[in-house]
Amino acid sequence: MTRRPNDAVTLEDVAREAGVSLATASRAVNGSTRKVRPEIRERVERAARELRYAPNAQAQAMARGRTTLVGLIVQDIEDPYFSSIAAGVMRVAEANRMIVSIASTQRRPDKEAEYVAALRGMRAAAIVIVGSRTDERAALDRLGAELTAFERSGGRVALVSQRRLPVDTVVVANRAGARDLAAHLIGLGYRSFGVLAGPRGLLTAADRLSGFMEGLAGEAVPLSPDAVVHGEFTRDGGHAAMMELLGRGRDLECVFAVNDVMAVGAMAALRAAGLDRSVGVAGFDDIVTLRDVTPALTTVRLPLVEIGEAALEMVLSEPGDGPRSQRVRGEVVLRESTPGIRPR
Amino acid sequence: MTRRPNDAVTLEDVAREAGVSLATASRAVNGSTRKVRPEIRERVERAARELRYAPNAQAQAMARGRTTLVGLIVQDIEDPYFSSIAAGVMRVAEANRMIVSIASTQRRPDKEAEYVAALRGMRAAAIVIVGSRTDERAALDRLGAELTAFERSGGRVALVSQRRLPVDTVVVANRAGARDLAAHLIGLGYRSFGVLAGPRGLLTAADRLSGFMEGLAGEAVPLSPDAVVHGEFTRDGGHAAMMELLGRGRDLECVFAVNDVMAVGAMAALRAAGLDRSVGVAGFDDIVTLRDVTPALTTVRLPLVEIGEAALEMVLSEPGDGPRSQRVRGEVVLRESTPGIRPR
DNA sequence: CCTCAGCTGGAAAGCGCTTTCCATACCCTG
DNA sequence: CAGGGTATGGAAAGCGCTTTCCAGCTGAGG
Repeated sequence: MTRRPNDAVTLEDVAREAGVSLATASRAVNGSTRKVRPEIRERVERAARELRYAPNAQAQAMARGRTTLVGLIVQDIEDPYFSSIAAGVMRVAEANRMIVSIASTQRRPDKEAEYVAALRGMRAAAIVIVGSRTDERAALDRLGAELTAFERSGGRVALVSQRRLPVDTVVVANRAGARDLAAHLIGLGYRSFGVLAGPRGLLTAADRLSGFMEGLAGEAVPLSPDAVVHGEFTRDGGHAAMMELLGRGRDLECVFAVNDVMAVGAMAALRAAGLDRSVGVAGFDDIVTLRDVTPALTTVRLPLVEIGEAALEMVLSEPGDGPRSQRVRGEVVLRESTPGIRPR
Repeated sequence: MTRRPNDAVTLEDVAREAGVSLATASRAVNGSTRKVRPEIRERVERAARELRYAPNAQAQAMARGRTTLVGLIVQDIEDPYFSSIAAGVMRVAEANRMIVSIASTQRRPDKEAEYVAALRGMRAAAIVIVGSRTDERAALDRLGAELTAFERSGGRVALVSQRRLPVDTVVVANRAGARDLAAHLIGLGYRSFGVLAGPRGLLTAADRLSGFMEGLAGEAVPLSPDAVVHGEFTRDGGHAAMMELLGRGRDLECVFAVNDVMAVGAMAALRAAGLDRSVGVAGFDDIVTLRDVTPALTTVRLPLVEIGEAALEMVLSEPGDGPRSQRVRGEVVLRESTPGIRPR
């Protein structure tokens, strides 16, 4: 066999080797409605095996007019929140024999539209975008336009976030979760709270903040604007925000960080200040790898893997008449980081 | 415009709209060595923009005979070890305007070959496999054969692991890291050790174990076979192994878990047994999200993101004469989980 | 004024498949 | 034994691009 290196085995090679036509080889090897005689099919399959034939997916995609590609857009794959959701998406993709292509926006909202355009070019069958969309108008509009173009060309889209664009969405009940959490914390006897909010403009963070405030208001517990500090959505952001809050010299019983990662940063800051046993800390998400921090973190558990699964399942199912949405609630998990305050 | 829904804008549409030929449109829009008059190029570009044209990547790939696809195979994207490496790979991919397609083997070694075959079909430009390859002979052989076929068809491959197959490899110095760690722990005064080893047959785990044993042997510190317990490479695996070890009633001063995640499980078990302050614990990897556990974990820091970057960079660079390898060392980080023992 | 080189636009081949559409062979019925 | 299905293999069109190759036009040089 005198194939140059650097060129792959093609179906034509297989056909020749098996002594049949290209059409027959295709039918035997890659399936079809048409039948091919068992004896011949066997011959073709053997040839394919011997040559280590792997069908050219690009060519198949072109000929069939569809791909098995799922695009997944996350903000940061290193963040356990996103990697858990990604795991869910990948699991469903695998079950459907689809391959997933993934992109990280590094929290730059303008990247989303760019990646959608790229995926549109790849003729992806579906796109899942998981992100706390910002409220940046221009980026959102551009994303919407790209998504429309993608859908017009036959693709399907699901978002994991707020209901911000007219496409299928898995809505995470951030607001309700935070509201529940507030109620539980009040039930533990806490009355004076601080909040480590995320970056301004990040909707997930904003929703959790406002949900928490609603929860407090519902029980007539006040929250001074001075007790709310914004910071990055990261461990260090939580640490910095906590320091800032401590610096304001407020009397704190409990701190709510809008995600677990920030909460961990806050706990570190409190520990350094020797306050880790006197100030309660609560987070949000229930990140798996963080379940063993001490004291164990009170939080709102989000079924992240399931969220990823739901998103891809929704997008692979029969389309509805209009955009659908599926709501996922979190569940408050009380742990040692909020031991509570004995009623006085 | 009477395009059916469900079919995308094609270059031909753009050409017609701009009143030029297909060839010219291609040259204007997707670049070429050939020049096209500025006035015409402008007209084509405008048409493309107005129609929201996105070139069909499959078609381009076919015509050009190459893709911009990088395949990444990991064991479990939810595991922070892998997601950090993935982040590194994705960063380099983005810088090179390549898109990455990712697959999780869920720690089933036979999946690796299967995914390589799929990526070969997609005519991926490069594949990065990061995994602690098992010593399962059959799976390894099959993987080797697939990789050879992939390289023969012009693809490039890099492994992150041990030097087990004749391809470019980023070798993580697990053995040396564990050896150093042992030396440091001995320096802290510890003399009686337990080891929570990973699953049998998992090479990464085996290397760390044997490196640690070498380190002890080098200082003439004995380690009874009875003090080594194998367990899953997970938090729960570490927990279970620790329980088992405690059950053996040995006199322990310090425990080495072969990765951080197991170490965290072990710490939980020790805490439950009331031994968390009397037995030292060390891990391996220095997982970012675990840097805030208390007591802070002594470990061997691995530059995970950089490892991912190095792997893709190696594979995108000019190929060497033969398989190359690049060695990455870890650095011992002593923290509070191993306070040490005062010399008696 | 003719020739030839140098530009640049267009026609068409080809990338590796799938899928009509034909053609042939076979089997059944009357 | 003729006529009409019914299988099943093969030829060829077509998917959306890139890239030769060809053709027409322009301007320079003799």
